Amino acid sequence: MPQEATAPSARQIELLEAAYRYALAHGLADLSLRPLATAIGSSPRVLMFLFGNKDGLVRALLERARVDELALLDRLGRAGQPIGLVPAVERVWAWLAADEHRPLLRLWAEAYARSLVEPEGAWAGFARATVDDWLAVLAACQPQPERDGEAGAARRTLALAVLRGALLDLLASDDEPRVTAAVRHQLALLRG
Amino acid sequence: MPQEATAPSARQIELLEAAYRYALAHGLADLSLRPLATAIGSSPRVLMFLFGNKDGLVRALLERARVDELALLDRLGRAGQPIGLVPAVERVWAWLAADEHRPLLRLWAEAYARSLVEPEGAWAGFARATVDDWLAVLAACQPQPERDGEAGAARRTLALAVLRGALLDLLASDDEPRVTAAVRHQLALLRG
DNA sequence: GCCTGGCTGACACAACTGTTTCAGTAACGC
DNA sequence: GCGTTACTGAAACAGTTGTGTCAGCCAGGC
Repeated sequence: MPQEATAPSARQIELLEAAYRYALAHGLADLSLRPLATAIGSSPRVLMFLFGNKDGLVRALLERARVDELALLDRLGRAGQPIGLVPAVERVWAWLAADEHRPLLRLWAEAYARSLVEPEGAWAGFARATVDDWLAVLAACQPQPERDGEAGAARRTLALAVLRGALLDLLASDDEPRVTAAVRHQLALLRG
Repeated sequence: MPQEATAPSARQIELLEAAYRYALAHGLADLSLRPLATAIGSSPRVLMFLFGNKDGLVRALLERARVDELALLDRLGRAGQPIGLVPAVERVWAWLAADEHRPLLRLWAEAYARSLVEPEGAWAGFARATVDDWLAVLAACQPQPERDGEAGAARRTLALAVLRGALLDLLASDDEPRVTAAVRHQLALLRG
């Protein structure tokens, strides 16, 4: 059984990719093996074989979603030297507000909330992990004197809060102009 | 059938209250009639009779959660005249950060995310409704010249985003000092 | 007395869940 | 040729799901 600790096979990657597209469209909450399998042209038997059990599948899907997330974060940290919190927020928001990322972000919100309520099982630690991921990247964007110390931690925590709070609003209201105006307002405040 | 449009009976209120406590502890995601019924000393049969079907029960639970939420909002708007956005954020955050509200806020996050992914059924419009509720109350806190116009809308949207983003962080990390420091930092920024 | 309305228990129903068992098929190294 | 490895189909398993059926209990009005 390929399951884990071994490199995923070509077939495994192919089916995971298909299942990921399905999850983006239908959500993870009431994901069920049979409907998923028929939708992606497979069978529950094969999914069990490749991922061990349903939890393994969900874990693989969450990791797959995290890859998309880290791809964004990576582009931020790529710069040789820290760009500062304000440009970082600016760029991240442009990414979050883009229409084509809506399904991914809905999936993210779903996984985040679920991992808060049910801290065991496949969802375990998802929320906590993304908080740490983002704070680390934002820290890397801060210049050196600011980065350390509690004030710096408060500043990047605040930046993260604004981004995520605005995202929640956007996902529910779809009122991009109003929410983007709010983010811009914050950027103006931060610039002083 | 009592179901809806008729005033809820005493028994209905009693069972709803018990189910609400159960939902706060176990979440709504995999809520199931039989375990719930035995936990609150009832039976699926009775729940069906009183709430019509499972969707009716979930709807009633979401409305019940909203009552708790509106109780907070009501205390904000009670003041005779607008107190301003900054004191409003200050008070709301004190409420959000209180330990005893954690279960309610987890339930809120769960319902919010789910209503984003699955806009039909019992969850329909929950996210949208809470955005509107909060923005309306925050608007009522703004003094008259500021309240109208796009700048005012951006300011209260931003206030809401900070509160909710900070809440998401707090629910995942449980690091209240760091998150509260971030909110205080924002208050300092807003005060100019 | 009886009737009515609110509530309840026991049970059955069909659909669906994740998972397992058994039996394959196709490609590849030797 | 043979064995091994990766994958797959069909069917069945036991358990759970929401819901329906039929009956019965008990208080209050008449």
